Amino acid sequence: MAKAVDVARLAGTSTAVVSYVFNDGPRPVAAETRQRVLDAAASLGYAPNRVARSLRTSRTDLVGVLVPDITAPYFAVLGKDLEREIAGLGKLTLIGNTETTQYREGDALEAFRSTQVDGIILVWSDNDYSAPDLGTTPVVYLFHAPEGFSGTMIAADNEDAVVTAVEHLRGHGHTDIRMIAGIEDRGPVGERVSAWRRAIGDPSAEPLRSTYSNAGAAELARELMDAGTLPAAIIAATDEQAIGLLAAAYERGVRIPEDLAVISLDGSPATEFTAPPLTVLHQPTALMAQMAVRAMTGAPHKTLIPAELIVRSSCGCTKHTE
Amino acid sequence: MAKAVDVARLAGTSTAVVSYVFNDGPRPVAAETRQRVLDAAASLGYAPNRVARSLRTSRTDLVGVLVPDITAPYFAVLGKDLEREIAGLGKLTLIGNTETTQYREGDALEAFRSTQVDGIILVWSDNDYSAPDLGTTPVVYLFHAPEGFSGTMIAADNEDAVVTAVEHLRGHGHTDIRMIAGIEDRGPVGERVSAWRRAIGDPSAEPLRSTYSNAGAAELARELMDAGTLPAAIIAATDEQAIGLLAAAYERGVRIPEDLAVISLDGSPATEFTAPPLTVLHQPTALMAQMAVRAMTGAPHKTLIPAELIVRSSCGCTKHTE
DNA sequence: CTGTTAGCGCCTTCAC
DNA sequence: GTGAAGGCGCTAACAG
Repeated sequence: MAKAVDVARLAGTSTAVVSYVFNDGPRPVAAETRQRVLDAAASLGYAPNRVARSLRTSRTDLVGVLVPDITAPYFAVLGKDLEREIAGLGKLTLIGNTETTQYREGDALEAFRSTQVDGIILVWSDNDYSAPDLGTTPVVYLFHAPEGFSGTMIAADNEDAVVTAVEHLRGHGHTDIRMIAGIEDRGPVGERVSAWRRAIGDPSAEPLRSTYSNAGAAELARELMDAGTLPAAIIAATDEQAIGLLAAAYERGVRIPEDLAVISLDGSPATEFTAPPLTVLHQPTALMAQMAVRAMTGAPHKTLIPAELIVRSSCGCTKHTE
Repeated sequence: MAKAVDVARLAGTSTAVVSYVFNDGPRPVAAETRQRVLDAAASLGYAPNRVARSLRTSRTDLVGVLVPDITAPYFAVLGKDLEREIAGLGKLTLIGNTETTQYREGDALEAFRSTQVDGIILVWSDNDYSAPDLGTTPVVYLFHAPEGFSGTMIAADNEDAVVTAVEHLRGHGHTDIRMIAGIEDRGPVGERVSAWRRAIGDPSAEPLRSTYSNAGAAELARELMDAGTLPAAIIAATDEQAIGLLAAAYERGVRIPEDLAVISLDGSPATEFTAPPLTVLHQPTALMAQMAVRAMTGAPHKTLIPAELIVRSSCGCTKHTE
């Protein structure tokens, strides 16, 4: 691989000038000299070695993104939005999936840190413990932050979203509005459970529980149907759970929304093409990603972004033709 | 951030020994000295600076992965499987989405190269042009490779998958078996179209066409239904298209599989929880990812992996209870 | 406007 | 078993 010194030799100049050309500064270069350098670089296939540059400038142009599971539709969209924003800054995205076993959260974070990434975005979900100390690396928590965290966090307004969902279902005449939560009340879903309890006015109400997967929610729904205890209205904490619920209902001939009304809380694009289409509280992932990336530089702050109610048919607003 | 020299000073030794300890070689270190180094490092929060290490060793422990769109369920699974394999090697994954506009394919590849990644995995789909010259960086094409490419490629056996799908639908008595392809016949989908033409014995058969998205296929399906030209059996080139098709059918009351039988060709996990569940030719993404990552080191080769028929109900094997 | 040169932090050869 | 020192390729003073 060609180096700056090779380009300099071929262009009949010095490595300093090569650097000035490729960095547009900090010193000016005569147009003609610049062209000679560019030509030499092109003919050698030269590109600056970013490792050497990073060692010198202590900037890597790398941003680490840690996600629970890129396979979940909501995180996939968020991940793509983040990558787009990061690329817009001329940086590259390092990605890690928290759930892969070889590679726990702490390890990934430690690896990001020793890689000297310019910043880290943590899409934090089911964890209430705080992240290891990352020293001076800028960190933004996206989606949720651990208790007592004092840095920057960008998240959806879970309280508001759940209240909107409960009220909407009440508008359809429902009085027994249940929620499918995760196995434990932690993270954003924990907040959603609390908000749900407040909204239905029963501080000790117990949510339905399943893993955050299509299969988990489908299994739960089958059990409820077998036991004859399927409620008439359910708010799903995640899109995967809502989709699993729909699949089980379809399988057993339970009609949505006639027999069971459903609202889902993340509202990723996949929820538009389910049968029937899901009414959701949509989180504006593009905006959240933009804010998170910008927030890596700048003063710590916490921002809650309201979710938007998107009315489709699973709630009862439109019955499908049968 | 603490440096090796700080650790050495605190441990009363030299930077060489610190290096020996953190790299387990190349020279032995007395147990007691090693412990002093480890203690010093821990108390300083020292981790080796991977940038400096990389400059010295010319290994970055970074692998670049380029994907068309991490948001598509198939690519999401593949991406996660790749990241797991790469992490298993102790390396980090750099990800790029081809479709983001700020950041075209060539740019991403160029950026990977100048970052000195240890290898690049290209999940190549709709492109028949060859990738820019990456010099000596090991490259593996996954899913598809450009014409005339002579390096390593790992892909699913598209020919075999389509033939299996056609035969399966024939077994259900279908004679007019159509395919939904992309807008143009390129990449893996182009291969699938050719295979479909051969399988149905009509070399000039024209496939149905839509973008690779839920919305595109749903729109196409609505047009066919409006025109009264919906066929009785469709093979979808991608899972997104199959899901869009199902959504449109549901919307109009077209019954699957009674009125329309569907088989999808990628078979990502999302296809298990549609209404009805999709019969698919499932591509073993975990295996493909494993082979791709291993193939970064080693001699060039081309491997075709057979897809597996997973029978669910959209093909007609099981009618759902209504 | 251009050239010379000192490090950035680490690994590793060579000497002890 | 341990230490001293050169150099990976680049950037940015500083000098001319």
